[in-house]
Amino acid sequence: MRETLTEKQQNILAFLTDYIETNGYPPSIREIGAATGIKSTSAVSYNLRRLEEMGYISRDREVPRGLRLLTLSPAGGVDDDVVRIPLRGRIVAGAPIPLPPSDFSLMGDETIELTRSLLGDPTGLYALQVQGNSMIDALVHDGDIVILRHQQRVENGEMAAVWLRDREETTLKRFYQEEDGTVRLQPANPTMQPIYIGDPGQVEVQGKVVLVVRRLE
Amino acid sequence: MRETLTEKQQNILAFLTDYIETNGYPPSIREIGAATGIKSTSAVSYNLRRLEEMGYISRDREVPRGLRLLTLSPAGGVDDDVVRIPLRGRIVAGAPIPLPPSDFSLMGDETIELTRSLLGDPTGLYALQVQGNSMIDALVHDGDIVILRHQQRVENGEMAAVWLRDREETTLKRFYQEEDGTVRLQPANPTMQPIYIGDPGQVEVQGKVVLVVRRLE
DNA sequence: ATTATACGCGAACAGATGTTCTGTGTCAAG
DNA sequence: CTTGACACAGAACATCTGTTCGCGTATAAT
Repeated sequence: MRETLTEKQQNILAFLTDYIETNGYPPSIREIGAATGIKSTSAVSYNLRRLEEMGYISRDREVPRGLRLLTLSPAGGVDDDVVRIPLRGRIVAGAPIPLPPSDFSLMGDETIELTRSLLGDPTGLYALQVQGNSMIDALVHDGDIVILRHQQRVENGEMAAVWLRDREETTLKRFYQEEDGTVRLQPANPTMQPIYIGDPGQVEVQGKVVLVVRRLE
Repeated sequence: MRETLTEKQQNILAFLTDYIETNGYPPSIREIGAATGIKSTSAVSYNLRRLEEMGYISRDREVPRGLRLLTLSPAGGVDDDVVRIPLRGRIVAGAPIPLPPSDFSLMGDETIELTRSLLGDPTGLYALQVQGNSMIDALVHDGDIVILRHQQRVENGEMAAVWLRDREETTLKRFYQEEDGTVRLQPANPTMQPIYIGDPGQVEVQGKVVLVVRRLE
């Protein structure tokens, strides 16, 4: 069995997504044929069987318009654009980030619901609610919710949640590893001055800040 | 025409949402009848016509399984927790808010997708992207997205987007009408001082700030 | 040349589907 | 009591729909 898609099969797939999007229900075999230039119903049926074998669609035989798209890549997924992110607790400047988010059970705890369009890849995400105004230099207010992606390293310029060992303090800053090895932590507020840290071992990256949400009742 | 839904009609609506969710395509009239205890196809057809008249569904006649849900629904609504908010433009301190969002066509423009759980009532909402760092005293950064509810008055203590006539300036502040009639505009940043304005006519409320979203790629 | 495979056309067919027409029972208004 | 709207049952019917079978074409391997 070939694994590549015929041009006709690609056309069928494209037509399916479009048709379902506009009409709310799948097309019939004859409609597919008319749209893709296949003049025989059996030929369409044949191609649909191919697409089913390759896992692109799923069919209910004998049922008129009984098919659905499986690949969520083109535009198929309608409702899984909501991402549930576990709210792991609170973040305070004077304490380390509560849970090393190793275990990934998003139990019956609180979760934050956001749309995927805001986030991209939802793996490794967790949320913290900021307590107090100690991070105001990062333009983060008391009560704000910070969405983090758990990772130990960040690229230069990315906003990160870092634990400063010697100061015993958590803070949100843009992270820059300078050429001489020192670390520069740049506040989001452009009117404020950066922090320079000579020993990179003192800087412990807890995660990369992906999103900040402020809710005002 | 009665506006209330029969029990059977509610059942039909619930069945429709459930069936479409699981199968990816709508049920046939006979399947609806079997699921809701209606033994005649004409009776189902009759109820579907009622539902269509009341705006709950939309139908393509003569087409097998040719129907789709419109309202997502009073009975079994599960998945309309995504709210589309029109992005009306940019907001700059030195200019008035671009569009008095009177007309409510959310055309092919950009929209922001958010979950309803963050927002509550989605009526009258629109989004603006902040340009520049002039609103940093409201803890709002360049590029942040502000979700506003269009209204001319706000309660004391609510965060509002206001246009200051004499200064010709838009700003985001907490709004307080003092007992002596003056207006106090309190920055979100607690380290900064409020603005007092003697003549309330100089303060033009553009909307109430509901949400602030900061995306850091 | 022969064979196998992929792809497509056309026609026939059984079953599924929506519509329409007629009839029945209920219930409230006149 | 009569009337009429409302909700539903049952049957008949024209279409729509997916499947199957026979046949043709092109390409590549044998």
